[in-house]
Amino acid sequence: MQRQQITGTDTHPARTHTCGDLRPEHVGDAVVLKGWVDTRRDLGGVIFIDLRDRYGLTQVVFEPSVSREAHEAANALRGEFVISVRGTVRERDADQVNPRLPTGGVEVYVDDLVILNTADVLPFSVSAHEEKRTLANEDLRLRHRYLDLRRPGLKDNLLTRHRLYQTTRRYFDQHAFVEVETPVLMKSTPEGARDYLVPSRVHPGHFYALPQSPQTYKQLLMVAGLDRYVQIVKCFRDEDLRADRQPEFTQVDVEMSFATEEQVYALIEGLMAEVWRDVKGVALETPFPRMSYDDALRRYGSDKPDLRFDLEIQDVSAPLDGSGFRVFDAVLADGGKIVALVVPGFGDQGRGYMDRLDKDVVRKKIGAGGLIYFRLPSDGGETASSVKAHVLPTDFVDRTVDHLGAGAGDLVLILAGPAPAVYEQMGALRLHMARELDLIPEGAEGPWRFLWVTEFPLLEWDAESGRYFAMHHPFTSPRPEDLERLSEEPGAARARAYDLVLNGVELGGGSIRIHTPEVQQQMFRLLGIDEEEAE
RNA sequence: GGUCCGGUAGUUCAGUUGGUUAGAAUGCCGGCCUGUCACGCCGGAGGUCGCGGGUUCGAGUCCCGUCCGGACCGCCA
Repeated sequence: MQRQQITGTDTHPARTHTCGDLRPEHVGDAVVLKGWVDTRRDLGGVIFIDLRDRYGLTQVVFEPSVSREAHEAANALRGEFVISVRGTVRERDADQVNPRLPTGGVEVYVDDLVILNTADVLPFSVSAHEEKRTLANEDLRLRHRYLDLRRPGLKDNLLTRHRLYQTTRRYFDQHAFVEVETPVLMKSTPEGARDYLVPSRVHPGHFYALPQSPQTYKQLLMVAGLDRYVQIVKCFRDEDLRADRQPEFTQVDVEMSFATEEQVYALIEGLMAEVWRDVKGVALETPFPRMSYDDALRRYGSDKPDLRFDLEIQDVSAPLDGSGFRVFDAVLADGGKIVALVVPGFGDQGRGYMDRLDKDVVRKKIGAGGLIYFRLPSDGGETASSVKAHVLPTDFVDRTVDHLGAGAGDLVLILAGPAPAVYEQMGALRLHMARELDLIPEGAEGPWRFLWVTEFPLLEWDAESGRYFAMHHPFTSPRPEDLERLSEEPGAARARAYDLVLNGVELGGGSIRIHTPEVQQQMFRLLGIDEEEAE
């Protein structure tokens, strides 16, 4: 709806304060505030406006006894009008103080109002009093991005990012890092995600690629002897989106010469500690715990375990070996694994729940072959197996329950299959059950469970194309003790690569680079990259 | 590329086995109100039920197609 144009030129002087500034010490001051009408409370004889800008909210009061003209003009005010007010700061009576506002001890009595801009009726609420309002869907909010960014939630995200940039730059500067801007239009690289392409006008039919990361440039800087490089840089990957994954993203890109893992861990732990201190006012405990990739996979079914809750995966291949149950025997004969998860408090779940868990979660979502389970009733009754006793003898069930240390009221979930896939499937089921049990503590106050995941595999076998791919990237160094294995059993070699994980989310990762041509050539040969291409 | 869920007032949603005039909250408009702070009270306006076709005496509801959005899987060195 188009509203009547009642705007005027700003006849007021520059603002004297922002909407977050005023305190009881300003009582009696003549002030000028400018901002957006957040909320209007028209009581007839008096009108209250919550005036908003980036810095906060201030209540301004229009009362006829102060200014009849201003009070009459304020009748026209509606949400998101942009106004300038001139008035006097007054202290609120004790019973009128608003403890939820930093400015809640005072208010501004307006003696003159200028409407700088009117606003149409809003498509959704942008009020700073947003806690209990339901959010419009994202599509609508994106069409009105300038409005959405007025909400404290989104505005604060931008302020947080700003703080992050400043802390990061200062920290790396103090540690002798040089910030370098690397090119955005570059040559396409063979491995990795799909590139975004930019057609060249000067060379018709040729394309630039947008960087997936400044990988080659920063290594070039190391070869050139810059020693320490940092860049807060946009990267581009032309792959499908997820809730937490966008095709265009920013990373803090770092490279150091002559580095060891320990130096990298200490450097990044120091950065995290400063960021958490500056942004959240939280003191992080360092150093962060570490876990090998193999341990993470076996115990949590993931290379980015969420350590905010336990529910560890256990291997029950041994107690179930030789059970005569065809599924288990076949998996073990093929070198696969049988893994279990003990879910406390779910031993009394009914058949309907278990069938849905099997069909909708285990088979459909996780993609595992099927779920086998033992229910241990909380009244201490007999263990109920989803597999009949003549197929899986009861003594194997009991032995497995003993092995797991499960007790009355527990539910035992079992998956069998080739490793490592079965671990990853159980890892997905672990996360599902944790949400079901509401085991994951979440909030602005933490907990912050940081973790270094170390000793990643160097190579990944791709059955489809029948070749190895670099799990990290082709310049990642193998561990010295794995150098010899590289020719005999490449898949078993471990890399000098590490990821930093927080609450089940991969924050970042890196590796020690190969620095000798012999090893690099060996890597390229394994990956099927010839020397021409590698140039 | 696949699977699932959704699309109804400006917004967020409800809408029974197909059945009278499609509802609520909030927002919007008008009236009343001098201490509210998500003000309150009274009244009012506001709908191509995403779009197209079909079944039926009758479709927001059932069927087919299509468009759009979301989540997840694939993918993401």
